[in-house]
Amino acid sequence: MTGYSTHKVKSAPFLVKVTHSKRRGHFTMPVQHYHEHYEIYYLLNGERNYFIQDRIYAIKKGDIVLIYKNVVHRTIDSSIPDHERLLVDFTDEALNAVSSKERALLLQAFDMNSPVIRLEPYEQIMVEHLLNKMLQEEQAKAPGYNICLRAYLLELLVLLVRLRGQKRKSLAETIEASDPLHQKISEIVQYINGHYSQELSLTTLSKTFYISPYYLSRLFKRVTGFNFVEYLNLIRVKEAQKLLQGTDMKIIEVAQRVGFGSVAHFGRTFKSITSLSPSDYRKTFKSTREPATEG
DNA sequence: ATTGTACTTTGACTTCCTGG
DNA sequence: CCAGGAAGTCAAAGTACAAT
Repeated sequence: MTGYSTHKVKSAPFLVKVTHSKRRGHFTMPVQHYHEHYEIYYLLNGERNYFIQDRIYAIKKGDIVLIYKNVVHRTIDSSIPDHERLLVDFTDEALNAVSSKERALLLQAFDMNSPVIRLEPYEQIMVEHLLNKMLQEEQAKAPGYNICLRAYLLELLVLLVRLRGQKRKSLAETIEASDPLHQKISEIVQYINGHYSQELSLTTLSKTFYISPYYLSRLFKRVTGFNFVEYLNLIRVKEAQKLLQGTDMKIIEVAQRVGFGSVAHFGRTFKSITSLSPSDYRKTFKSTREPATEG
């Protein structure tokens, strides 16, 4: 299985969505690894390793993980396979009711440098209470449930911002897996994130990091959940999406800029990840956007 | 824990072709 | 001219298994 080959990556039709899932046995997300919406992940039971951006976090029961939009992430099995989690996904539009100043405050709950908040038991109770209310609304779908969900979301974000404020020290170091292998891969991922526009191969990487290419290949997969090429393509396509949105660069220029030597191959890879060709992607983005009057 | 072998699968890139 | 699909080739990556 190749992970993401055929799934659709359409723009999210929801504002706020709550999902609960309980997994038995080993499991890794069969879903998109980055997306336009924000994600709040709360682990009710079990343990998971969570790859976010360029680090691996050992997530325990009662941890809350906040994924900013378009950040690459993936959960990976840890030694304990069973787990239970709650997921809150929401889009920028879900925060339309508040002013931009308030929005900025709410989004302080998301911190790229420490995406994980380890909650004290009494904090867990508060958060779980709120999340359960959200889940009930989501499931019952009584009239106005969407309004409730948005209201609860605001409450949740305020709560998280306050909790973050109280926790003065960044807990990233303690939550980050102390496994030296993880640190090694983390370094390598950071290297890839910074050098994706150049030619990168398993062999060149293995030379810069003094590790055999065979071992690197297997280690990378085990730790991040991604194959090397799979990850590299993901990063390149993600960057290409930015360029297609934000610039008028020609497709061929975009391809070269993000590290693809051939446009044809770029197009194919882009489509396999986003389900749209680069030009279609640019078109849908431009038509989705309000015909800007502000300049 | 780390590397290598041997094998299969996938990727990278070409070339040629279609259509706007 | 530009975007992109199809098919083919060779190289690289991925992996089950073995060895150190």
